[in-house]
Amino acid sequence: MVTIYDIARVAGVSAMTVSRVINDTGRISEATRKRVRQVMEELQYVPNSNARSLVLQKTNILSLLIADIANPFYTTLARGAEDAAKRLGYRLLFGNSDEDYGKEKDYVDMILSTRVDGVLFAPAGDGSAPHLRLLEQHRIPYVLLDRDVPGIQADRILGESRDGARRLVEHLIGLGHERIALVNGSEDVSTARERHAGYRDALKLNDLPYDETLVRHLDYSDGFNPSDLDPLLALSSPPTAIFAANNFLALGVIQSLRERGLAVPDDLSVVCFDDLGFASILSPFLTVAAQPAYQFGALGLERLVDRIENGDGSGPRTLILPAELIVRSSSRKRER
Amino acid sequence: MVTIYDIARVAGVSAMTVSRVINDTGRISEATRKRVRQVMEELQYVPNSNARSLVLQKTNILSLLIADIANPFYTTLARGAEDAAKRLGYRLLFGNSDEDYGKEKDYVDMILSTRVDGVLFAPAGDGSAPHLRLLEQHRIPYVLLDRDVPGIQADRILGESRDGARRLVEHLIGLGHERIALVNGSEDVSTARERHAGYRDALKLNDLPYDETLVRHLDYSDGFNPSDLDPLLALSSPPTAIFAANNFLALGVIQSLRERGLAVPDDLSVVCFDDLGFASILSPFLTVAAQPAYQFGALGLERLVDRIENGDGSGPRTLILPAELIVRSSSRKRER
DNA sequence: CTGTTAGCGCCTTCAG
DNA sequence: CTGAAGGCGCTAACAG
Repeated sequence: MVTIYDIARVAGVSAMTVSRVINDTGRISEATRKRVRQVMEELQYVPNSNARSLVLQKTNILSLLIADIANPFYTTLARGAEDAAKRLGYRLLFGNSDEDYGKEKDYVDMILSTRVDGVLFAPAGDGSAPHLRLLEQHRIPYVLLDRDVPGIQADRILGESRDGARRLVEHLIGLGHERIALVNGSEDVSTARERHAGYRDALKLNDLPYDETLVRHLDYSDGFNPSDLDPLLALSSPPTAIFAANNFLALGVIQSLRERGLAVPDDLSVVCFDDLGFASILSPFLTVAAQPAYQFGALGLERLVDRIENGDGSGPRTLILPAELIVRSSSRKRER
Repeated sequence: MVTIYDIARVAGVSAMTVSRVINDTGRISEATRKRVRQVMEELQYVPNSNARSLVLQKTNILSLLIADIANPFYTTLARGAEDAAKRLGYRLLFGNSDEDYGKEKDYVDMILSTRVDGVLFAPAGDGSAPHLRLLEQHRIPYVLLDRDVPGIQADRILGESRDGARRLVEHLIGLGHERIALVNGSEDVSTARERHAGYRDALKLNDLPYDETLVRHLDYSDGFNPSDLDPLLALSSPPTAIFAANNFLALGVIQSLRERGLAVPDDLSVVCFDDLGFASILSPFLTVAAQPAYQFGALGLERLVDRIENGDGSGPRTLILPAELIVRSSSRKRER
């Protein structure tokens, strides 16, 4: 491996001078600068960022921890984070917690030992709190993405879950639906709670009763189980519409309905939170509350870098990004 | 930051002993081991992997460079790579070249200065050759994924592009189609050339003429341009079926046809290479040659780690992963 | 079983 | 404008 000493020797200067040329610090005569540059070129010198990080106590690496890399919401978010990181001169170390606290903990340990400069953290859920405290103890700045964690004070980029859910459900109500089911994930996650609340808001605003039997909380960590829908469909007065609280649940719902010979939207309307990437382009089908996923990543990363480079003058800041209601063909007027 | 010296002092031993406890090397008495462990716990010690990398000349970081993070093929591949990396004790540094040689070069520079132990490289195209040579000059092992690069000797995990394409086109021929268009990307990419060849194979095997006017090469680096299809549709004898050489092109083709009021498969059949992730679940529509994307990542990473840890005893090895023809509703019998 | 010495590649500090 | 010395946190090699 070629080091600054190699190029110093060849260029007939000291290593320090080479270092100065590399970092553009101190005053160097144009002649030696040029000579050093040339030798670096010839020897194909590449700085060793480990050595540099060790002395500077700064790695220029940020970590992005997401919950599901198969989900277009998170991949779009990752794209936004990655573009911003590149623009701001940071590299991105990437982790996928798979909605699993155990895996998440493993990544946090990696993050600590890598000495990354900061973390973009899309937490698995409320149980992520200890992991965040670990980061705090080690003075690693982080920004929470998409999901809030109770008891944690930190910068965060959140979506309009409650209001977006309310609008989706009011859209269904406007189509004449009165028996609307909510298929939700675990309420261990802030967005699930918020969307549940938005669902209730919509019912209340329209003088519809809240019926617990229409609400399902599913643990879909190892896939969606079609039979989870049975209690809803077996109701004496079954729903005419389903609000799936995220895109993954919507996929499960639609597949399950299909298996049971039920057509969307002919037999039931279905709407969901989050758009579906490629799927929505190929067949613009699902009515959704779409979130600006790219912005979650890009703005989150910018905030993080700001925090790292300019300190925490202002205390935790929260940014709420709007959700957009996109009406497509999976929802339609209720047959009377 | 707490270092091994801190814990050595508190535990009343030397730093070396602490190091031995951490790495489970050398013989240490159970008593001191226990004491050291406890102090590490109390002080919340986390090893500094930079310092360790510096002396060991090994980072335990691998880099994954993909061409498009929005594409389900690559995200599924990334998932496979990530799972395997975790299993084998490596971290993954992540990069997205966006099919752009300039961005790719930037990432290669980053990779060099990070001193990663190896690279999983899905090249943008033939023009990636200089970047690969750079890796070679710096003795960084890499495995090529999905795309081959002429003149490069390296381990690679490739798909069955030629034969998969042949089967897709023969499927169309079996449905009675004789005027079959190929919508391809730049032939600067090996998979594009292979799929083109497979297309010709199918025609020849079935005694159909190869008609250049039915073949389009599109540069879709800044999105798919609907008017690119016009030359095909304006033909005096237009195609009754289109083979899109990848999933992204298929999206463009289908959107463009839709804009022009043409229905799939009623007016034209469409088939493509690569599956579409969420989209195929939501609406099982496109007939595709699906590749085992997860395996590309997982097997590629395993090969890479094998190379890193066991040297290159055997010379470059190539693994060909099969493509599976999945017939869905976007292709149907030609109307006579 | 445990400690000492030296050095990984680079940069900060202080002298020239 | 340039150089010498020392240290970032850790471990290999050698002593004891």
